[in-house]
Amino acid sequence: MPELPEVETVTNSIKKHLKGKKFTSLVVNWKKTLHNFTSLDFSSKIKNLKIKNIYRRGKFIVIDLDKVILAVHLRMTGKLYVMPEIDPKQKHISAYLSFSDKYLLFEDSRKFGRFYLYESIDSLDDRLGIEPFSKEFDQKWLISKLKSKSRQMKQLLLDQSFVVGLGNIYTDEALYLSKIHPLSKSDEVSISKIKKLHSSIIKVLKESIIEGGTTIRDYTYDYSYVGNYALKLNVYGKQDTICPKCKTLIIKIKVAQRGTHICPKCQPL
DNA sequence: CCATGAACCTGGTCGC
DNA sequence: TGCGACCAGGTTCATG
Repeated sequence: MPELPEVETVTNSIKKHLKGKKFTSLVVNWKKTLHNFTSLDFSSKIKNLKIKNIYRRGKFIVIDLDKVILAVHLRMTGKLYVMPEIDPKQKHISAYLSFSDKYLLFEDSRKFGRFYLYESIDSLDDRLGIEPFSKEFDQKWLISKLKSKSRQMKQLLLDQSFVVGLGNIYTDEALYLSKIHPLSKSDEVSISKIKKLHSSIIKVLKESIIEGGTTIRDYTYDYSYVGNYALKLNVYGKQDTICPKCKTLIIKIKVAQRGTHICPKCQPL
């Protein structure tokens, strides 16, 4: 489900409930949800620790407990939200944590989502790339990185060890705005298009955050709110409709095993 | 170093 | 209505 704007929205929506609270119990319905720790570890390392902060790093939601961090990755269909009660009839609740008199639920129909326990954020930083809203992510950085390798543009933008936060939707949108074909080799893209790509990445992510993300099917935050950026998409899911710039039909192709949407005229190879 | 395909799962949609 | 094929906001691992 989620790319950077959706994860950012979910993070903010649970933050107000959780900051300063303590988790008192953990119930796990789908065992694999806990990727690198057990319920016993919860009792000894997480339980009753005060939640210091909650923030996003890449597509991870990070719950900072000072001594350790609990990181949540929603993968495709994960939803994380606070509810005053547990409904035992509700399906797909992979796990939930209790705090105060409320619950932090993790609902995940496809069961790909995971919880991670680490001693510090370094474990994530080690394998994640640059944050697109950081000052280090500037035109110069992007130009030199793209020129230093020869990768398919879409595959490279999806690579979380390169730049974090982009997924299938925002990669297609950013490449469209910068008129780059997703199969272009990174070292063959012109400087002017790379500059445009830099601003397009920031633009699509920022504008989507303002809209609360993009809901195609599963994604919600605070249990039931949907993101409205779907209304602003130019190419994602728009195959067989007309390009807003040149009136050519948008087509859907396969790149890096992902459905990929382009205007064949605006984004020539 | 780079690309591809499979695997992990469930549910929705489309065509026959 | 039913059934099979295919698709889905992600990541990781094995294989050329």
